[in-house]
Formats: sequence, structure tokens, C-alpha cells
Amino acid sequence: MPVIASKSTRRTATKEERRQQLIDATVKCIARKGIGSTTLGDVAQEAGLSQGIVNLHFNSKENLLNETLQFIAEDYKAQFEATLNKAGTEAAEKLLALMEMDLKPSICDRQKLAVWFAFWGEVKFVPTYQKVCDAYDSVYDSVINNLCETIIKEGNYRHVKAATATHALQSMTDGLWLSYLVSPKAFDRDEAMDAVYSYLRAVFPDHYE
Amino acid sequence: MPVIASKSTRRTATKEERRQQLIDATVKCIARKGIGSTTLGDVAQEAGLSQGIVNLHFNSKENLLNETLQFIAEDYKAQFEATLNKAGTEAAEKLLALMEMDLKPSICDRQKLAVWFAFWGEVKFVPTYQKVCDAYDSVYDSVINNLCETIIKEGNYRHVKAATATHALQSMTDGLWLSYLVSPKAFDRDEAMDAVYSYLRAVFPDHYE
Amino acid sequence: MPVIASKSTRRTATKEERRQQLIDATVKCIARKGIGSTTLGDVAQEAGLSQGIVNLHFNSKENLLNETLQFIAEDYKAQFEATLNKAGTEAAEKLLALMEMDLKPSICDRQKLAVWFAFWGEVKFVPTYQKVCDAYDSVYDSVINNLCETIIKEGNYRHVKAATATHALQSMTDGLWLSYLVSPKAFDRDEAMDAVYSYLRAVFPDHYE
Amino acid sequence: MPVIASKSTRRTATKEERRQQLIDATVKCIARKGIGSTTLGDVAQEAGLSQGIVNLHFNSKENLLNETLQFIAEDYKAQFEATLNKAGTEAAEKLLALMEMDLKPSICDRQKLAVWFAFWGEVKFVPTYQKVCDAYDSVYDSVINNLCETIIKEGNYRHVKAATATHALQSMTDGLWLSYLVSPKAFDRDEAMDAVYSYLRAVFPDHYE
DNA sequence: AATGAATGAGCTTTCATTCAT
DNA sequence: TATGAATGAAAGCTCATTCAT
Repeated sequence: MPVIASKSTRRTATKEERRQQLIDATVKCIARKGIGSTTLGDVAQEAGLSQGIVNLHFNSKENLLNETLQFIAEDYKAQFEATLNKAGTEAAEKLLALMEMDLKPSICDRQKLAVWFAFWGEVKFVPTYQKVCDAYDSVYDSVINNLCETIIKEGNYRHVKAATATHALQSMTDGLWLSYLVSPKAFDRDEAMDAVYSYLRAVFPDHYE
Repeated sequence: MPVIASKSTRRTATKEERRQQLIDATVKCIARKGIGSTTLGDVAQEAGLSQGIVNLHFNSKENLLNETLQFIAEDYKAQFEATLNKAGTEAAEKLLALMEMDLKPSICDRQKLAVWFAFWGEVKFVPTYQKVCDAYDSVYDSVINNLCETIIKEGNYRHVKAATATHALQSMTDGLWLSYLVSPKAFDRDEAMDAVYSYLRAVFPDHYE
Repeated sequence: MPVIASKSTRRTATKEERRQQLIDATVKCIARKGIGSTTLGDVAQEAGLSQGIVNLHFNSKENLLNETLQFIAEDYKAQFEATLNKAGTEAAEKLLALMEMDLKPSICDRQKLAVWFAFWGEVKFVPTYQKVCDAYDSVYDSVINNLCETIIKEGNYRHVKAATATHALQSMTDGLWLSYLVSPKAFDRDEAMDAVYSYLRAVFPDHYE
Repeated sequence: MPVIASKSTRRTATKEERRQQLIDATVKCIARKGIGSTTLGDVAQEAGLSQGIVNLHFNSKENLLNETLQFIAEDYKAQFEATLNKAGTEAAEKLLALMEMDLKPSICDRQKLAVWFAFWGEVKFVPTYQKVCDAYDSVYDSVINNLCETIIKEGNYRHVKAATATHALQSMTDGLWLSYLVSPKAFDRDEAMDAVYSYLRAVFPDHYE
């Protein structure tokens, strides 16, 4: 029966929507108060729903946080892939686009960074956090590593190892995020990008001038 | 006759010793469980003392954490300065020594890094944390910036700005720490150092070969 | 089939009922142990509910106590007004009825007095207590003052000021309560009433014989 | 040996002095914060002495409070007796003097009253408080009762019983104190005295005109 | 599926009391 | 006698979780 079917579909759709609504609320709460100070009550209130709602949909706070981390990781991944696709066909272009992405306001935003660092602050004590972070990171690493390899081949940069460049570039953005978090007034997006450029230019001189 | 007591006991401890003992215990607890999961009871137990002891000496948990952050920051600073003094007289030597220090086991230790990231995870939500981190960071920045300026003059590296190199180097070590925290198995101290070298060599070629 | 539950249980109680139940429990606890020795646990136990219940409904102990004082003040006011309405139409009757009310067992009960004195014992240190007591007292004062004025006019008692008689009568009942509290064995309700009568008769001789 | 003897005497004297010093400090603390909020630490600090000092001299907080009540009761008694002695030889004079005393600033002082009400607030829950208050009160009662009897005889006031007048007068001052405590702004010392006068004049017209 | 009152374990904090000096 | 660091029980309060509706 069509009516029931559509209702039933709406119900399941609603369930997923509710979960997403709660995850969104969680991200906002963490961005505003940190993980430790975010209560399930806060999340429910932020979502405009009732006290018990989180346990209904996520069974536990732990689980909600895991899924929240999963979500922001997935969100980052989506931007990563979109950037990769939008960028020109050249490896050098793609690599630059990815580096720039990390410093664009849509990602390098103090609210968002605070959420990331909130999770990283617990990464050693919550195995699932580590698993999730590790898994995603290794994906980016391999992508960037491939790009570097291509560039190295193209430019015949004999002295540079792809892995080394990958580590350098990857860690640089993470570190720049921390500096933004800690010293927002001193942080300058262009200067940050200069730091990345300076590496690319110095190491892959023929590709970035 | 040898003193038997391994820890300072009630009889022998001065107020300052007790405070340090509690800060040490706090660092251990945070390294083991994180900030959020560390209770004053944990700290007291770790120190082998009684429940009320922390509030007796620090008045509040908040204050204990502030002083703990202060302590690890001061501890890092001491190593930073020692490294600076021990290193050769050349700016290039000093800079390299500082970079190496950050990746030496005594600093780049997962326990210690976990404590740093635990605080950074709350840095946006606890103004005092930000103040402390910011203050120390700006000191290191200016030292490294000076070293870079000297090197740039010496090498006549016209294309490099000291500030840019400083940002690049500083953020790189922070980012490498994060990668160690998140992916300890994948982390390799030498590879990490290579990433730093790769920057130094590429940007200051005449100084680092 | 008769309802078994004597107290409202989880199922039946509305928020307002629960609050009242807790205030009632608080009054009982204070009557039994005093304010300082009454813990939120005591109140919860007296109400047959769980530890956290009080903070759920009142947010803080301070607030619970404020509302409890408010409640006993309101309770007294209700009796005051009922007495005023029930009494005959003459001012002298009304005044006498009010004085008698203060010494009737329903008000001049050692449990209840203990609660009043418990609050008065803190009245100087808790601004809200003072505000509440002051507000209610001024209402009674003005009512009694009006009655005295009427009586004075009626009896043409030139030497008596209404305010003076009001103060005398009001303070006399308060003081008699204290004597009951301190020396319950020596206290005699009729003798206490005699003290009040003796004033009324002496000051308003034509009205009270 | 004189030196030791004098020292020894000084020691015992000191002991008593210390106790008194601590009781004085306790009175001040109670006047400022109430009984419940007065800690032994507060008392020690007020006395300019060390933490453990109270338990050294009084063994327990309970004991300190008992002795403090004893002290203020004794203090009141001293003033009571002094007033009795200073007043003229006539019973009416003495009675009036005692009533006036209760409303003089040296006794009817909000700090002091707060202390009395603090103890009265606990009088039902602490048997020793009741015992002390009761004992002293009965002394005053019998003195005032005797004065009233004498006056009644002198004036041949057939309708007045001494006990009744005693209750009326005694309770009136207690009640006036409460009104000062609760409504300090509305309280007026002269009006309060008028209330007492109005009773004396009305009941013993030939003695008080 | 959703609510929100109720629970109770666990936290920080306070403080009377103890005790080595 | 006096100190004041240390203790540990007990308090108020928070909050993840449960559950009747």
C-alpha cells in the first residue's frame, strides 16, 4: 500500500535524519565547549529535542562521539576528493590544490579545528579514535605520496623521496592548524600558505615557481 | 644509613616538594587517561596521598591543571634552552639542534605528546591554556626566526623570508608529533627527521648538505 | 479497588506535586535536624526518592531552602487570612482571633516553630530569607495596625498609638514562641494567651474585659 | 623557684586567655557568617592563630560552640546584674532599667542579635543549647517575676498576675529583637521602647506615668 | 520514535580532626 | 603549647542512562 510504504520510508529516512541532526548538534557543542564539557543534554538541546534522544539513537555517549568523529572525518574526505577532482590534471596542480584546501576558511576554521584537536586530545586514550584517524590519514598519505612520486619522476628530483615530502607537507598543515588554534591573532592565512609554498618551491623547483 | 623512603613522606616533604609531587602525578595520570578522565582521586592515589590533598595544595582541579600545563611548558623550555646552549656557535647548527631535539625520544615520546595534545584539545575552551601556550610559542618563534634571519644573511638566500621558514619548521614538528600520536606504528623517527632535513636542505642549501 | 500508593509515585506525580512533596520533606527534615544538618540526601530519603531528585527540581540546595521558606510563609499567610475572614466583623474580635491563632497548636507547634527559628537563625546571613520575612511581616503589621487604629478610634483611646500597640502585640507572640522553643516544659498555652490578653485588656479596656 | 613559678602561672593564664581569645573570635565569626558557615579555620584565622588550635583547646567544634553560647549568656547575665545594681532601689525603677537595657545599643545590636538567633535556630536540635538557654532564662524570669510581684503589691493591682506580666515583658523584648533582625530599616529603638512602656503604663499605671 | 522525570554512580570540594614536629 | 600539613568522611552537584508514558 503506497501510503504506508511512503510513511515507512519516511520513518527510516527520519531515523537517519535524526542521527545526522544529533551529530551536527554534537559538532556544534564540541566546537563551543569541548568534548569534556559537552553533555548529552547539551546535544539534545542544541538539536531542539528531548533528553533521552541521544541514547535512543546512539545507545551511548561513547558511540555518539565515535560517529561524530567518523562524520567529520568523512566530511573532510569529501572535500579532499572534491578538491582532487576539481583540480587540473597535473599532479603538481592537484598537490597544490590539496595544500591550499587545508588552509582555506572552509577547513581552516577555528571552530572546526577545535573539534579536530578535541578528538586528537583523546586519540591516545580512545582506541576507536585512533583507528578512525589512522585509517583516514593513511588514505591521504597514499594519495599525496602518489602525487609526489609523479612529480619527482616528472622533475627528475633525485634527492627527494616521495615519503619524505609527504610527511613534510602533511605535518606542516597539521602544525599550521595548531598555530592558528593557539595564536589566532598571530596567524595569517597567506603567511601559512607561504610556508607550504616555500617547501614546494624549494623541493620541486621546476613545478612551483 | 641509606634513606629508605622512595617518595617524600609526610615527614620530609616541604610544601614545594608536595606540589611538585602532585604535578608529576597529574602528568602521569593525564598521560595514562587523558584530562577528562583524570580525577583528583586518581592524582592523589598516583601520588600515594589522600583524597583531599590536591585541593589542599591547589585549591581546585582547574588550578592544578593550569599549573601542570605551566610545568610541562617550563620543562620544554628548559630543554629548549639547554639545547640552544649546547649546540655549536653557528646559527645553522643551533637550528638543526633544536629541530632534532623535537624529535628526540626525550621529547617526542608518546606519553608526553599525549599530554600536550590533551591540553591543546582544550586550548580553545580554556583561556589560560591558550595564554600559556601562546606565550611560550612566541618565545620559540622569535628564537627560531632570529636563527633563520642569520642563516639567510649568511647564505644570501634572497627568496626566503625568515618568518616563512620559521612557520614551516615550527609547524612541521608539531604535525610530526600528531602523526606519531595517531599512527605510532607508521611513525619513524628518522623519516620524520628526514622531512625536516629536506626542508632545511632545500631552503638553505649552502648550510645543510 | 482502593489505591494502595500512599505517596504519589513516579507514575502519577506531576512536576508541581513532586516539588511540593520535596518541600514537605524539607520542612520535616528541618524540623527534625535543623537546616545545617539537613542534607539533600535526607530530603530525598524522607520523600522516598533518589539522591539526585532535589537538584533535578530545585537546581540547588539554596534554592530549595528559599522555596521552603516561601512555602511556610505562604502557609502562615493562608491561616492568617482564613482567621481574619472567619472572625467576627468587629476589629476587636479580629485582632483577638489573630492573637489566639498565633498560640493555637496548629501554629504554635514546636516542630513548626523550630523551622521558623531555623530560618530566622540565618536571616541576617541570607539576604533572600530577610527579604521574604520582611515582606510577609510588613503585611501582617499593616493589617494589625489597621485593626488597632479602628479600635483606638472606637474606644477613643487617646494615649495609645496604633503603631505602638502593633509592635507590642506582634513582638509578644514572637517572643512567646521563643519561650516555648527554649523552655517547652515551662510553657503554658493559656498563660501565654494571658500575657497577650493582659496587654489588650490594659490598653483597650472597653473592648476586652 | 620564682622564675618557673611565674612562668607556670603565666602558662595557665595564657591557656585561659587563649580560650577566651578563641571564643571571642567565634562570636565574631558567627556574627559575620552564621553558625553553619563558620569553620574552625575561620575562627583560627580570626584569632590570628593556627588551624589546629581550636581542637587543642576545645577538643571539638561542638564544644567550642557550647562554650561560646555559655559565654554570651554569661556576658548578658553580667549586664543584667549590673543594670539591676545600678538602678534605683524601687522595683519599678529596676524593672524599667532592665527593659531599657534590652533595647540599648550595647545589647540590641544586630551583630549580637544575629548570634543569639543563630543559637536559637539550633536550640531544638542541640540539647546543650536548650539547657543553657533555659537555665539563664529562668533566672531572669524569677528576677522579673519578683519585681512584678513587688510592684503589684505596691500598687495593689489586683487584676494582674506577676507571672503574666513577666511573660508579656520578657517575650516582648525577644520579639522586638527579631523585628530588628528581620526589618532593620523599619526598626526604631524609641518606638520599640514605646511598646514596652505602653505595657508598663497600662498595667502598672500608678508606677509608670 | 519520542519524551522527560527519575535514578544513582561518581565527581569536586569542604572541613573537623589528627598528628609529627 | 602551638603549628599546619595531612587525612578522609561527607557534602552538593552533574550527568549518562533508564524507563514509564
